[in-house]
Amino acid sequence: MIKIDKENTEEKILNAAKKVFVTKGSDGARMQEIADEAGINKSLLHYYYRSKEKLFAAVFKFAFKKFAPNLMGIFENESDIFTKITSFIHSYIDIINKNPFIPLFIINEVSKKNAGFVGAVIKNSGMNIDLFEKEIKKEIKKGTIKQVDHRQLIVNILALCVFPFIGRPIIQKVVFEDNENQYDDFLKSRKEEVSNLIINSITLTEGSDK
Amino acid sequence: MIKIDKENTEEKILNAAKKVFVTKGSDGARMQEIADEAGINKSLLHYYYRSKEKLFAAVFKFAFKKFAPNLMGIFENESDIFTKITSFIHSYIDIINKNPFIPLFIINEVSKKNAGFVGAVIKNSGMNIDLFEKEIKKEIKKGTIKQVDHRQLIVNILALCVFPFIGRPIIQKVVFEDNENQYDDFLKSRKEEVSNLIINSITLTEGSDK
DNA sequence: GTCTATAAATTGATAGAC
DNA sequence: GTCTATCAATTTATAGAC
Repeated sequence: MIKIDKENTEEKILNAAKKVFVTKGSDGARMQEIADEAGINKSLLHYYYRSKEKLFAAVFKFAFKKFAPNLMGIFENESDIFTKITSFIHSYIDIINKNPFIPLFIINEVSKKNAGFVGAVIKNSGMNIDLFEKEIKKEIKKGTIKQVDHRQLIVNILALCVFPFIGRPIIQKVVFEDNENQYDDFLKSRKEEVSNLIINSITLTEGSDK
Repeated sequence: MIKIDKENTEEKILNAAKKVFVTKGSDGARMQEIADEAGINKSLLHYYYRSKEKLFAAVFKFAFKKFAPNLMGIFENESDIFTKITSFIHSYIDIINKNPFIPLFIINEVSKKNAGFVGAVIKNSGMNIDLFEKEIKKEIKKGTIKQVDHRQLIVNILALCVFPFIGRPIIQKVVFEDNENQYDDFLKSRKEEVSNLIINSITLTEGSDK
């Protein structure tokens, strides 16, 4: 009995649901569309996942975990703080590049938070900034970097990485005359742009210890 | 016949629709909820605005105009480039502060763009970056600022201004232990934080003309 | 496990009285 | 102009055959 890569029905449903929920949102998604996308009968959605809400919960958990994990782990290795932050930015943009619609999806669903499980998912995701905070404060004390607020810093990093993706449709129209290829090139250059900007913002100024 | 500030039915409907559409989105909004919010009968929504889509179009136009206009006008006055950019950032954050849910609303609705009028609204909004581009290139030539890409610059500014608002629910949870007051304080300090970061990024480095 | 048929609830829209 | 009553379409969910 060899295990083929052919996905079973439950997996087919979950994958189809990811696609539809993430692009259409919990309100805009239709069970029929998910069934069509999975190539199966609509009743099977309810057979495997009792309700639309339950199916959505499974998708949300998956999506959130994709953006929570391991990233802060970068701050556990032995390299210097500048390398760590640069690595973080590069990795994070890579992840978003591979899943460009997930950030907006998460923001929207957390915003409406009409389901109780959302808060729980965030807590259980292991996403926290303790390690980041500790690291920044340590380097400030050592005099390696400027005296920055670690919360401002992490929000700056996230903003610069995420916004070009979630704001793409409108930025592309207004700033790039709706040229897709040009915008793809722009996105490619963001890793360097964001790294330089952030590193520059924490680097000590000549003749200043503040 | 004195005109009282009491709004007529049409205005009541539009104001209620703004509130509901902006917070719930075009998919999540319900005509009944808009009617309740306006304190009138549901039929009247159709009497004044033929359909849900037409009513939504009115709301979207209003919302988009609120974020498009006059801001680029700052670049027409006579102050130096650093003052202009700082003014832009301060004004923009002020506007978002007064309408914190509109940016996410616009991003979402432009993203789904299932209505043709969205593209038209953007075009007719007068929002364009020509003036900004011209100004930045002029200052680079003059040697007042670094040789930056004006498109990277405007995206950086928008990202740093907008993201803390649209990402608030999740950032507040993860970074601020869900403390609302602390997050309000954080937002207040963003004007200075963003201004410093951006100005720092375009300021010429000592002993470098690049 | 998977399908067809259908129930049950929601919701945008209209008709018609006042 | 504003209301009540109702339609028509959509959509989630279930029952039951195979």
